[in-house]
Amino acid sequence: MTSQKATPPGHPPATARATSRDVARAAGVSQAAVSLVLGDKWRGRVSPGKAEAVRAAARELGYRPNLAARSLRMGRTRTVLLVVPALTTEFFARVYTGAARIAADHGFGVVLYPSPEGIGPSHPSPATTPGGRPLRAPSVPDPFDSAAATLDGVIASSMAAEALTALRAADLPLVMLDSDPDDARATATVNLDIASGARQLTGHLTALGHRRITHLAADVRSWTFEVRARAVTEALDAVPGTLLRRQPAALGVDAGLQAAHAALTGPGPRPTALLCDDDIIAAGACKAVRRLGLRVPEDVSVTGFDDLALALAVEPELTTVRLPAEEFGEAGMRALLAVLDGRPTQEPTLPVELVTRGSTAPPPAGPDNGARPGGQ
Amino acid sequence: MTSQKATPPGHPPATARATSRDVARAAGVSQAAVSLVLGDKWRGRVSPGKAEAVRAAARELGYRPNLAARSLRMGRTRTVLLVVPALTTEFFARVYTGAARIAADHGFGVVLYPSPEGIGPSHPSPATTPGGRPLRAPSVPDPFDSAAATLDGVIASSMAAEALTALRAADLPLVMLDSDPDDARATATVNLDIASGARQLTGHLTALGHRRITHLAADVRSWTFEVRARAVTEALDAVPGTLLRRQPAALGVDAGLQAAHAALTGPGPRPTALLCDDDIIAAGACKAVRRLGLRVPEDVSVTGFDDLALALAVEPELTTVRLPAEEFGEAGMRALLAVLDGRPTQEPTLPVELVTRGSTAPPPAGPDNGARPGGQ
DNA sequence: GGACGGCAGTGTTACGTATAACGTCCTCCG
DNA sequence: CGGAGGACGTTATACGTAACACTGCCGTCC
Repeated sequence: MTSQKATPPGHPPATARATSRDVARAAGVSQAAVSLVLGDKWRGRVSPGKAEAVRAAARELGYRPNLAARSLRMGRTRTVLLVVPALTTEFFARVYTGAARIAADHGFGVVLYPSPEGIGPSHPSPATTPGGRPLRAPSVPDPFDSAAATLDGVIASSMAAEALTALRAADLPLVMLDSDPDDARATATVNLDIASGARQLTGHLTALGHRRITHLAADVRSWTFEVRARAVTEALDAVPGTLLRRQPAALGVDAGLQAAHAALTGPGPRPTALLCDDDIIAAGACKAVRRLGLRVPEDVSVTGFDDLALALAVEPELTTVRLPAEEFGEAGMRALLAVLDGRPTQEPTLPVELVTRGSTAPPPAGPDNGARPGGQ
Repeated sequence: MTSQKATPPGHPPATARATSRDVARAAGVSQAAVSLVLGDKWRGRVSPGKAEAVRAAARELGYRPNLAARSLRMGRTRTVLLVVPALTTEFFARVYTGAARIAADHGFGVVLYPSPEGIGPSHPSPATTPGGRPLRAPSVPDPFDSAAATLDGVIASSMAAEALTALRAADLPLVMLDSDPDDARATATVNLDIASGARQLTGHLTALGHRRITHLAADVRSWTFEVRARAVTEALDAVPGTLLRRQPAALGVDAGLQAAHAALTGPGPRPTALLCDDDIIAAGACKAVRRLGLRVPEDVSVTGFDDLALALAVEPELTTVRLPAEEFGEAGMRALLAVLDGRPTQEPTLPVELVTRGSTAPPPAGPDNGARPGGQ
C-alpha cells in the first residue's frame, strides 16, 4: 500500500526495464518458470496458482521481454524484410500497411527496403540507364548490413526483383508478390488476378464500342506488367476489327502525358481509348488529351489501374481496376508466416474489381470509326 | 589465387553465419581482438599487422556481426521509432524515406508506427469494403510490445502526438516534427517554416487582387495546422478590406469537396479564393468548384499545401507550397542522432517555397473588387 | 638494478532469454 | 509394498558480442 504510486497500473516506474528474473523474484519462482509461463508452454510444468502469480507479477512490473536476448537465444529475429520499388508509391505504402498489420498480430516486425532502382512517381527521377544497369542510389545500404542484419524472411515485389539478386538473401524464405509462379527463387508466390483485371478493363472498352485502343504500357520489366500486356492483347484479339497499339510509358504523371501525346499525335487513325498501366500514367494521359483540345471521355476514353486516391482526385474520375493493396500485403505476410512455421502455404490469387467512373464513355461517332457508339 | 572460389568475394558460403570467434580463429587472434579491430577502437591495443589480418579474415568469411548479441550486450538497439499519422500519405512516406536514409548511413534502422487515429486521406475509406468489415485497424499494437520492443529513440509528427502519450516511451529521447517548440515532451524539435509558407500563399492571393478568401482548414488538432491558421489570419489582417472566413474540412478528397461546396454556397458573398490546408483537400475543392458550374481559376482560385505528386496530376495544376519532405525526415533523424550522441542539437527551421501554377489567377472583375459573376 | 609505464594481447564475464537436463515428491497400480 | 511415472519446479547452459581486468614484455629513467 505504501509502495502504491499514483501511476496507472499500465505504467510501471519505467526507470529500468524489468527482466524475467525480476518477475521471478517477485513471484517467488525461478526465472525458468517465468519463461515457461509467459511462453505459454507450462501445461504440466507449473501449477496454475504459480502461473497466475507469475502473470500478475509480470503485469505489475510491466515486464516486456528483451527481444535482443530472445533473438540471440532463439536464432530468429521475428523480423522480415519487405522489398518494394518505392514507398512513396501509394500502392506499396498500402501493401506495407497490410503486411505490417498481420506481422504485428504475430509478434513480427517489418523493415523496408526500397529498391535502389525504385521508381518514384512523385518526382521525375531517371530510374535506369539505357544499358539496363540499375542506377545505384547514393546511399541505399545492403539491408543485411544495416540494423536489420538478421532477418527471418523476405517479401519482395516483382517490381523490385532485380534488387533481390543483389541482396545476400540467398538462403532466406522468400515470398514474391505478383510474380512468375515459376520463379525459382521464390519459396511461395502471392498474386493478384491482374489478368482478370486487364480483361475486364478491355471488355469494358470494347463493350462501349471502342475499337482503336492504345495501351500505355509501363516500361518496367516486371511480371505484373507483362501479364497486363498479354491479357490486353489476348482480350482484344478475341474481338474482331480491333486495332491495338502499344506505347511505352515511364512511370509518373509527366511521363504519362508525354506517352499519351505521342499516342494521340502519331501516324494512323487516332485511338479512341487509352488503356494505361496505372492511375498515375492515366492522370498524365488525361492532361495530354486536353492539351490537344480534346475531351475526356467524349473524345478519348482513359482508364487507369490500381484505384489509388488519385483516381478520385482527377477529373473526370478514373475508370480503373481496384487492387486490394492492403489485403495483398496481408496475404503475402501470411504466406511468409506459413513458410516460417513449416506449414504448407496455399494462398489464393486475390480477385480484383473493375470500377467504372467518368473517364470512359462510348467513342465519338465518326466516319472512319469502325464501331458504332451505341453498339452493345 | 588457388583458394579463389567461383563465388564473388562478397558472397560467402552463406551456409551458417560466421561469428566473431570464427574470424578470430581464422586470423589467429582472440575474439576480443576481433571485437576491438572491427569496432575501430584498437589504437594502441592491436598491432597494425594483426588488425589487417583480422579485417582480411572478416572479409573472407563474410562476417556480419550478430545484431541481437550486440544489442543485448550494449543495451542499445540502433533502432528508432517513427510515429506518423499514416504511411499512405505521400508526405509522410517521403519523411520516412529521408529519415531512413540518414539512419542507414549511421547504422540505424527505422521502424514505423502509424498512429491508430491516423487519418487515411487516401481513400474514401469510410466503410466501403465489399466484405463490410471495418478497415480501421483493430490491431495496432503497442510498438513496444511488438518486434521493435527495444528502441533507442522516437521521432514523432505533431499530427500523431496524441498517440505518443499512449505510448510507453516516457523515458526515450524524442524528436518532434513540426510541433510546438515549448512542448515539454520533446527532447528536440525540428520544424518546417510553415508560417512563412502560409504567408507567401496569402500574399500571392492578395497580390492577385483577392479579398474574399476562405480557408479550408484541416479539422485536425495539430500544431502545424494551428500555425497555418494563425499565419493566414495575421497576413490577411495586414491587408485592408479583406474578408477571411474559415471552413473546417476533414482530410481527403471527398471531405475537401464537401467543405468547398459549403464554403461556396454558404451565406454572404462568395469567396474568390479557397486556401486549402493541403493538396488533397485542394483537389476536392477543385471538383466542388466545377460541380457548381464555375471554373478554376477564372471564377475561383484554389491553393494547396505540400506539393504532392497530386498537385501536378490534377487540372489545373495546383499553386501550392512545396515542403521539403525528405529533408524534413533527414533533419529529424539527424537531430535524434545528435541527441543520442549527447551532442547539442541545433537544427534550423527548414525553408519552404511557394510554387505558383495554374490554379490561381486574379479574381473575376466585379462591382467591388471581385463580386460574384453575374448570372450563376 | 629495480621500478615503472606503455604496448600487445588474452581470459573472462555479463547482457536476458529459452530450454535441456535434472530432481523431487505423490499417486496409482500391480 | 515397490517401482513407474506424472506433476511441479529448479539448475545449468548457450546464444555472440563488448569491455574490463589481467599478464607478459620491453624500453627508460632514477
